[in-house]
Amino acid sequence: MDTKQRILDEALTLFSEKGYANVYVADIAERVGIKAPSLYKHYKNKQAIFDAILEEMNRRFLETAGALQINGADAVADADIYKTISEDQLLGLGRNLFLYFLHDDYTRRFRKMLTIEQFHDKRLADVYMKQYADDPLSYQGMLFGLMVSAGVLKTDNVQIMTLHFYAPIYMLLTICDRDPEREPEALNLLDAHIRQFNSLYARDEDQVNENKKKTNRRNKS
Amino acid sequence: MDTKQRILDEALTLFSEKGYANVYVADIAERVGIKAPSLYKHYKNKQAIFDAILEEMNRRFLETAGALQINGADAVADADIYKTISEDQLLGLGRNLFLYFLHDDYTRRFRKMLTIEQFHDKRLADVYMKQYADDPLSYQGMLFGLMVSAGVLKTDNVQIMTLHFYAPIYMLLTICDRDPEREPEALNLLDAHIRQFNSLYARDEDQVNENKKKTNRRNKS
DNA sequence: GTCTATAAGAAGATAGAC
DNA sequence: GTCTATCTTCTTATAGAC
Repeated sequence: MDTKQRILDEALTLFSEKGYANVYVADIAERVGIKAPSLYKHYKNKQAIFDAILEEMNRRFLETAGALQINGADAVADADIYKTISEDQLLGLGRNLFLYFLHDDYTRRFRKMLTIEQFHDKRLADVYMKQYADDPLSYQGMLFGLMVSAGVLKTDNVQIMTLHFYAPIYMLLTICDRDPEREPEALNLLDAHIRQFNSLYARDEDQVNENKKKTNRRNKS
Repeated sequence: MDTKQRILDEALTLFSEKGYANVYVADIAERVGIKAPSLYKHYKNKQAIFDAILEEMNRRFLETAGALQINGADAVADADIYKTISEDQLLGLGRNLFLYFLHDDYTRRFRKMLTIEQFHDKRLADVYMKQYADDPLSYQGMLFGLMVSAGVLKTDNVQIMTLHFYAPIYMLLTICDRDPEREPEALNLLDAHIRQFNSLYARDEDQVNENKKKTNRRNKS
């Protein structure tokens, strides 16, 4: 990686850990293995480094079109898959999304930086909202719409159904960002959430009946 | 309000807008109507102001015991109320929680500061998690547990049911924090979410049937 | 408790040699 | 492109008068 790119990479790491104001140009330079003044041959000033990161962020987001590519298939293939989705496939969808957001190195650093600097720079708040709220809800809403049309799930309101699927994933993500040790607990909750989501929205009457039996069995407190 | 308290108040406002590092002692002093050096008669240094805010934050949280007092009733009274909860009462519970978190002046500023500074100071991440994830889930879990025992709602897993109720509220809150103009949209989604939540978890068989009719009526795309 | 003046130091950025 | 040396500005904090 050339120096110009390495500067961005190290700056992103530092910004995501300490926030823009707490990172000094000399810190970035040291990580790259040069002295601070050399850095000014690559970028006009500190703000220019930040802006370049933002640009790269936007470029990557456009490349992956939000959450579209997360499961490795394109939208059309997804549409076919989800016409006959099973609980296991729904679990896979949720887990993939969650683990990609949580573990992908760039995504994680970007998100932390967005979180820290969002009230300081409105552009970041916008990117955050798009990346972690609007785009996932919109893409998943499309998938769930197909599932409802295909008759594998049922609901009055696909938008709310999508919110019911995604909001817990989002919330568990923010928990793990703040305390990575809670990841195992979050993964358990994630699975339980998706299974229960599937029970609640499954069109299959057998599933509904299966569910009632369980409820009767367990609700004896 | 005495000067010492006014310093905390203005400092909190500024910290929540710009972050600790971007707020200068002179800025705080100016808002209070004094010069920076005078401020050092009240607090040892800038960090001491921050720590005092954190202390006050913890004090307030203990006072209100998390979300316990949000609806103006104590836990025991709540327990009685929610044994026979209606959809409207559930709507009230969700709206009160949401609007209190969003509009209460102290709560809003505290939350913004926590969000900005959470990766800089682990104590803040902990307070954030407790205030916006663990305490609400724990308190509402207790209420929903009572409702399930009383037979007004049904589920295999109260913890996940609580997550299904609260995670959308939390997510809509983070949306409005970043873009207050989306509050009307969020309130509409909040209501639709709670109504659908109630349909999904209602024990009443009439409700379930009512729901099926609606589904059949609307799902004609 | 508040002020003015100022010390002390940190951090961003530039100049100019190599 | 990288370095050392240095400038400049900003910010915290203190000294000491009132």
